[in-house]
Amino acid sequence: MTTAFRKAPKQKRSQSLVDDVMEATAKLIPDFGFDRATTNKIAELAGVSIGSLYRYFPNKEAIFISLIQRVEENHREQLREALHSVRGLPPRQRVEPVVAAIVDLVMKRRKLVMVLYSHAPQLGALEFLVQSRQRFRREIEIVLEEFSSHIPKRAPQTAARLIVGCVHGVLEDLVQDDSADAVVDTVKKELAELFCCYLFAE
Amino acid sequence: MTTAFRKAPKQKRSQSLVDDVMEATAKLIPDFGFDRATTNKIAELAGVSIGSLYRYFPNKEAIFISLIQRVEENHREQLREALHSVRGLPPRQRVEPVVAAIVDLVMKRRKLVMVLYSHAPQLGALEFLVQSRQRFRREIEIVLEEFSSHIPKRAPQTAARLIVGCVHGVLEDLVQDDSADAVVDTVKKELAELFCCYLFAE
Amino acid sequence: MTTAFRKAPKQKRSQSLVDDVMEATAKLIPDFGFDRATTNKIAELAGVSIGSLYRYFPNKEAIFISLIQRVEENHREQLREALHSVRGLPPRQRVEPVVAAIVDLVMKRRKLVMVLYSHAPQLGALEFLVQSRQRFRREIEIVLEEFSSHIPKRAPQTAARLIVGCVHGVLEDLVQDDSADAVVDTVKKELAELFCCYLFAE
Amino acid sequence: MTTAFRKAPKQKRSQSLVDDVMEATAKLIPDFGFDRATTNKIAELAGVSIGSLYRYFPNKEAIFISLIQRVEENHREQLREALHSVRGLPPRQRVEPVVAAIVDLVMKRRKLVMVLYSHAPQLGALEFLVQSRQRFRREIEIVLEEFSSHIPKRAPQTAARLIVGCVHGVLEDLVQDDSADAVVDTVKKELAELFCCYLFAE
DNA sequence: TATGAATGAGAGTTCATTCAT
DNA sequence: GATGAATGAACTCTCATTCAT
Repeated sequence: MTTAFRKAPKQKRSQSLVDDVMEATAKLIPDFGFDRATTNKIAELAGVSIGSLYRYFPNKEAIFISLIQRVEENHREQLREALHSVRGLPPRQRVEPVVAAIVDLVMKRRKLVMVLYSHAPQLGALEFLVQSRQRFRREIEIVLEEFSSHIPKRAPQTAARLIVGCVHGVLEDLVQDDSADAVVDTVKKELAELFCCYLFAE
Repeated sequence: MTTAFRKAPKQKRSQSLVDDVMEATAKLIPDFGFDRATTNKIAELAGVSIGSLYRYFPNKEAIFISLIQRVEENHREQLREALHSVRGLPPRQRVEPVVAAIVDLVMKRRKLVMVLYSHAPQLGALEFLVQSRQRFRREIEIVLEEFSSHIPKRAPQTAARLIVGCVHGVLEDLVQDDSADAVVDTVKKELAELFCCYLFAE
Repeated sequence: MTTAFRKAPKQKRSQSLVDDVMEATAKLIPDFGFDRATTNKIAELAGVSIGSLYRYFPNKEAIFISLIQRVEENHREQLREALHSVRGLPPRQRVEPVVAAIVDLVMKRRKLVMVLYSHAPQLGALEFLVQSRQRFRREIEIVLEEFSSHIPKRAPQTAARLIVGCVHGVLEDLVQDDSADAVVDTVKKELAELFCCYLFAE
Repeated sequence: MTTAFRKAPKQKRSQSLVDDVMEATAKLIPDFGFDRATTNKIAELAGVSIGSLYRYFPNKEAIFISLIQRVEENHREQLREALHSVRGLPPRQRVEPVVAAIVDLVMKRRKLVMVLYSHAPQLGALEFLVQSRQRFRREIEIVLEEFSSHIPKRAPQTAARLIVGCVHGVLEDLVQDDSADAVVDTVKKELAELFCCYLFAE
């Protein structure tokens, strides 16, 4: 069962169909989970006939995998933007804005991400996800390497792994608790503090 | 939809049936997920007839919820043991063994836990999970309070949340990567270092 | 599949078991219907173990058929009593008390009777039911024959059939409507009037 | 649990599917009863896939309820036709043709109707049935009121109730006996005679 | 003899996928 | 190309019946 698109969605119409289907899927999954987000519900919410949906996706898994790709790509892009926007600040002051940016982007659709991740192994999408995470970590690594003179005690690879993992884990907690915004803010700052202590420790 | 047992499993036979069903479910979920771990597969793997399964569980959800309860309880208990076993060590030296213990217990069945967590909201088990996590954090908080003189800069509540969240998140990464044991060991130590830097920072 | 008792219920204990089972069945059927009145519910309500139930009834149908027999026998007996109690009255005045007696006995458990009747065909109990009805009509016929000089225009057989049928049909209506007692009383009297007009017409 | 159609069966194809399902159900119920007339049997006999059946009926009950509605509507319509066709005849001569018409229409599917009625209470269709019966009686009442000068002694409402009830009850007997046509004919005439005696008594 | 835990065939229902229109 | 009615395998769950204790 191939995961690739049946048709390269080059035309405008097709691309918008693909977008609509993905958007509908992203809306349905947090409430219904993967299995209860039926292809018919997806097609209906996307304003597309079920027949058309199957013209562009070979099966349900393919929709799901495309969605993972899209979300991960988007996350990486937003991380790059955050890193870019702190250029010019001294190293220690860069930590908090970047952490805040990651927190915000993950918080926005944590439920969706959780479902995607927890279903990935059953769908042969795990390898892709792992690669995607590696690319995400790599963005952090690059920055850490750049400042290696300020962070002499930490291996960039391990540090990047810890930072990404910690942010995700703490956010998972926050999302599941449905924590108040005040708590989210506190945690944001404290996470930044945590990383500063770790990275810039003498 | 009730979560309670249909029959209090008091006799030995029944208790072993309940255990077998839960064990079978725990085995199936990582590979199949919640929806594809069918009641018939569970019953078969448990060596029990489907009718017997339904004598002790009112529906599929109930199996799932019982499993969450059991896993969470077990995790908390193991945490308590780890904390107990480091009594006598100076504060800084307590961190690594405890972190290692948590890493080990979570690593053992992270896939299962991920599926359980990601399905909890659809099953009304979220509240229970949140409470369970709070109790888990509370165990850490108690220790942090005990040593508040050594950790003057950190609020125990926030610190406990960060520690638990970070451990979970980092482990999620490790499990999904299917990382080598060497990496796991490195990460264990580095996580301990991370927490030490944070907690005992001057 | 035999309908007969597995064991002739001669001993006191057995007889009471059979009675209890039948009573429980009669209680359950109006609310649950035949199929949803499960053997386990019956056994429980009868205060009997399911194993014991199956010692005295070969299967579920047998319980049902025994119940029909019992109800029909009881109806016939009550009709005989009603007919006996009006001995001595002039013919025309006998009609109303007898009609009232039939109305009362049927009204008391019409739901049960409806379910029994509507399931009889599927259970091979139809023949028995027909015979039972014939015996019921026969009781009426005998009286009509006795007074044939007062009822010259009517064939006792046909008249008996009409009377029994009309009473049953009118009552079915009343039961289904859940009619007020006042309506029931009016109908009782009017039915008697109907039969008088018919039987004693010149 | 809704009774409505899932989809308004507007197209020809769908309407015929609905018709086929209903017809199949009507055929199965007399022999199997409600519970043993399984949805799969119904679909098979209707020449329809089980999935298609569930496209137009939300559940098994809905099929049943639709069938009741259809049968009752049809009965009322046939009664109206019978009443219409005797216009012009003198009152006394109208009774027999109308009675004969009712007897015929009920005889044709009495078993079906019995099962429907006996299951109605469990399905929340009782209210509908009662209303339907009331409308049926109302048709008779209207005629009785029209001829109130010829029927001075009888209240139209009560008389209508008696007539409908008697016809139903007598027919129930006939159906269960599986009576010969000769008996049916005799009873038809005698019922008409019964009603004449009652209505036109001086 | 009495019990009730265990069985498993079979019920109602859903939903990914196809294909005639 | 687009549609959505149709399909049927597979799911969850029930309950008549048995048989080891």
